[in-house]
Amino acid sequence: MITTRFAPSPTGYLHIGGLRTALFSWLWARKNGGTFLLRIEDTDLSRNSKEAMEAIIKAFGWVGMEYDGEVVYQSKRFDLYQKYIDALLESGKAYRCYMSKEELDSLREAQMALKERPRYDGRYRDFSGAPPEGVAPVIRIKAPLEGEISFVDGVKGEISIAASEVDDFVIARSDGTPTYNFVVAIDDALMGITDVIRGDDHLYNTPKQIVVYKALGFVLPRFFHVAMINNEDGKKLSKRDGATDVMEYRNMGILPEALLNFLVRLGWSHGDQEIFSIDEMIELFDPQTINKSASCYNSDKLLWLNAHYIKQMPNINLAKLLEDYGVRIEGHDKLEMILDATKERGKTLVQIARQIEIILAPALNFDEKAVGKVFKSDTVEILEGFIKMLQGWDRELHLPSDYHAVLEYFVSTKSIGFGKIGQPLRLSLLGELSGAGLDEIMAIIGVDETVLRINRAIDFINNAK
RNA sequence: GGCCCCAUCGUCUAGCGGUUAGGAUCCCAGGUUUUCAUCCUGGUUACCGGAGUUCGAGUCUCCGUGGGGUCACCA
Repeated sequence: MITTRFAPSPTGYLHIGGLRTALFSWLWARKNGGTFLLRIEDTDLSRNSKEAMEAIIKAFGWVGMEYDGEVVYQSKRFDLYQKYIDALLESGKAYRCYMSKEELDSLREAQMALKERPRYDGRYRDFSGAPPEGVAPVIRIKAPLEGEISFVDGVKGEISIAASEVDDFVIARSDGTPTYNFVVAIDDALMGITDVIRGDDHLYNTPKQIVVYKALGFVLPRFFHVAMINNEDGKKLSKRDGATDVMEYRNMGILPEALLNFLVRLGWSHGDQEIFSIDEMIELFDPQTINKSASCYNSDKLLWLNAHYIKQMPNINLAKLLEDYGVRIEGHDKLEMILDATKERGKTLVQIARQIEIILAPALNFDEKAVGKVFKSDTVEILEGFIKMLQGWDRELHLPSDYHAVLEYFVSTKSIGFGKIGQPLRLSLLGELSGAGLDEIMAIIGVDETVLRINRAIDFINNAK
């Protein structure tokens, strides 16, 4: 039985690094028919943000990663932690330290001046005298004095850190609230977490947590420390890289399946496979095969994946999603035609939405550069001729192929090249020179609208003279 | 600075002692397309450096270099 968890602190929005470790944890649990839990690490009451917490849960909802059971809030479990603190105090595995903040600071400064590693010197470890007046003590846990703390990391291999590197760290602040490394170990143990998958910025916390596990007699979980995701320049991700908030990807018109596919391939692979459905990820993912080294965020690849998922998405689903981007075509009788004509022409939903907009609503003006290039002296005559042919057409005009026949017949009877009519017609219909195929556009908007738009262009040309 | 981790095309990666070092993305060229895009074909680009082990090293060992993480009464 596998139980994993994602344990963010509610100090900011969910970013892609967090989403990836969450994804890895979620996949591993799902693959094994196990459990995936969500825990909010909010022991530092002064740094919590309710908005950030809700944003995290919202982001989970958007990408479709459902967690099991109720969200665990550490801030609601202080009584529980207190019991363990008391027990540790009782058994002598933890002790009260009466050193003031000022004393600690000066100790640190002195150590830094000697180029030593700043660390607590253990002065109250075996203290039995009368405690100094007026100092609210912190509780420290007894870490081993010698030897090594080692563990096998599923990603990095065997990790070994000298005990001298781990000091007697604080497990409860002077106000009584417990600290991170203490509660993480307790909660992971109590929640039955078997596999801890997290960022490798936590690698150094692991020995501390192991001290807690050992003191409390808990069984160690398996640890997997995943290397960081850097920005496109290979530097640490920061707010300035934009789009660090997962929900920002939705605003950009990124599909959750594309984002997840992108993230799963950052640090993990399965041979040469690039495209993974959620089911395939679940089937194939294994944290043992996660890469050791850090990777860089690459927007080209994300966009390529996004284009792929847009292209292969059923039109009905696509239409529904497009609503969030200002396009309402659900129930439109030409829905299939509209999407077939546009879904391959954009890398994001925002771009697809724009493609559709310029077809459905006539452009307000004509692209200036295009006008100079395409609207020539004989254009009006040609466009008028085309209107005539369109209106005099005696067969059905529904499908793109119907319009294609008109266009073909037109150029052959007028003995002109497609170029003579193609570009001017496109500019007349869309106001610009790129976009969906002419046949499709006309089939979507119909004869009347087509004629209307061409006439508008003719007026424009005449007025410009 | 101490400790720990990492190192294959620009980027994501395959490789698990013997390969013309593979795929994807990006970029370039050609084809398809009345435009743009899609799609198809082809191409450029990589084992950080130095020792060692070995018949043979991208793969194993050591050193160096570079990058990252961490050293709180934050998480």
